[in-house]
Amino acid sequence: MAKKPKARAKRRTPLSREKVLRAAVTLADEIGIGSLSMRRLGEELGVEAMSLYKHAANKDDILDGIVDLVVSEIQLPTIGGDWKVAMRRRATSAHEVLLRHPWATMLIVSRANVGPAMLRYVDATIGCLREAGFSYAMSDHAWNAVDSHVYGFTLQKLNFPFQPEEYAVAAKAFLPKLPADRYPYLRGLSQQVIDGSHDGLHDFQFGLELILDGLERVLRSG
Amino acid sequence: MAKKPKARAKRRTPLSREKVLRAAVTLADEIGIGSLSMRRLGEELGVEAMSLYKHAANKDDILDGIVDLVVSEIQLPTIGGDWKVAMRRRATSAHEVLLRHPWATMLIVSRANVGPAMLRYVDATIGCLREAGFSYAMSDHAWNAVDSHVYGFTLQKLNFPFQPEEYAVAAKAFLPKLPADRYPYLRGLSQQVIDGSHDGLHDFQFGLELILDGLERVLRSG
DNA sequence: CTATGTAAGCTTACAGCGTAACCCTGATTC
DNA sequence: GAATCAGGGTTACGCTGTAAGCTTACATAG
Repeated sequence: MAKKPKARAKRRTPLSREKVLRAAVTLADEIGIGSLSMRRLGEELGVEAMSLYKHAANKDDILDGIVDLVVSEIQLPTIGGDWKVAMRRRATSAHEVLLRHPWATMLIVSRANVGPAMLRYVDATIGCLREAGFSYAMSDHAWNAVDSHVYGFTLQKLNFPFQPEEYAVAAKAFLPKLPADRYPYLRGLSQQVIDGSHDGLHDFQFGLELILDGLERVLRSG
Repeated sequence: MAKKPKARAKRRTPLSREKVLRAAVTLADEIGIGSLSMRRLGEELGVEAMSLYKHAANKDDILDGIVDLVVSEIQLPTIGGDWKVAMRRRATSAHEVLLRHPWATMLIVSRANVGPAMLRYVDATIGCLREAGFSYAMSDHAWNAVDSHVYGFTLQKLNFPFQPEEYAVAAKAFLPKLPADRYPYLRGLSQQVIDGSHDGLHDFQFGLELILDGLERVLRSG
């Protein structure tokens, strides 16, 4: 032991807001946003909780930051090409990204998001629709309709209490809670899931195409 | 003072789960779900926090309860009549109810809801679609698409950081944060809101009709 | 009438949360 | 060499949900 090793080696490269946010995303993916505390995040970074406040104003600031990080993963719609293809890709990409970070949708829809990635994301979306011939007002409505589907569908899927591969088993276990006189149709649906004539999978594309087709008709007739 | 008044009059009629839940809904409406603590709720009912645990298993149980109470306010779709009218009314009613209880949508989409009101609500919805000629699988997809819109739209609306009447003013204040070279389209949209050519209002009915029209086509062609 | 059991309240206590206020130390700059 | 300061750490406060145990009021039985 040449140089008496310090009991606690001093941090070689200091923390940064960037590192804190990246660690927060990873940790939230692993343990859930509900378990993400400042102390736990500090621990992950080999640092005390209060040290994080040197790099972020407070926890809300961190939440804003990780939301924007997640949004930056979404593929931007291309501007000037086929709007329908672009919007379909955008929505599908968003859905995939939000499934990768199951806590993110909740944060997005429960706070004002004006981070740079979010602004870019929205700007590109409006641009895509405008250049396709939609008015600003119509672009606004179209964008809102598509994103309602993205967020609403994703939340319902994430919230669904069973995994797809266990739907049939879960439906069977749930049947006793569905008396035929009170919930006849719910029971009928469950039966179909049990006997395999309906896989019970919710289809993101189904609702998305309804909306995109509708928008196309609006564009043509308007 | 005939009968020496007790310093703390004993509760004449005892609490009940029902009363606790109703008080919780009212209180959440008033102070927000984030400020709804067991202590605050107890205070509202003239009782210590721990006494609530005689009527509810824990806080999650209370949250489940108030979600189901809110859901019970939604108009059920009629079964056997015009499905499109029924589904439109159902969605509109749900949207209105969820706006009355701004905290509720978040709870609905973030937990498994299997309370009696929720089961009735879903059963009636599937029933409405089934009797209209949709298959069980298609009813499932249709219901899911409509509710994605209801939840997604409502959350986006509730989350929007400005009140409708201040859109124009807010857009003006926000313009400096939107450099024209980075966010040209977002800026263009804001301009239209400022000069009044677009009111900036998001229209629940717009997306809903896109979906319902699409479903009608699916029903006819299928 | 009193005795007893129970439902429904209260009290205390604990671990975990975000964060305000302050301290310490090593590196950089004049 | 002194001064500044960025980036760590420490302590403490008021809040949270809730476990454990205590108390009181009322219903019913004897």
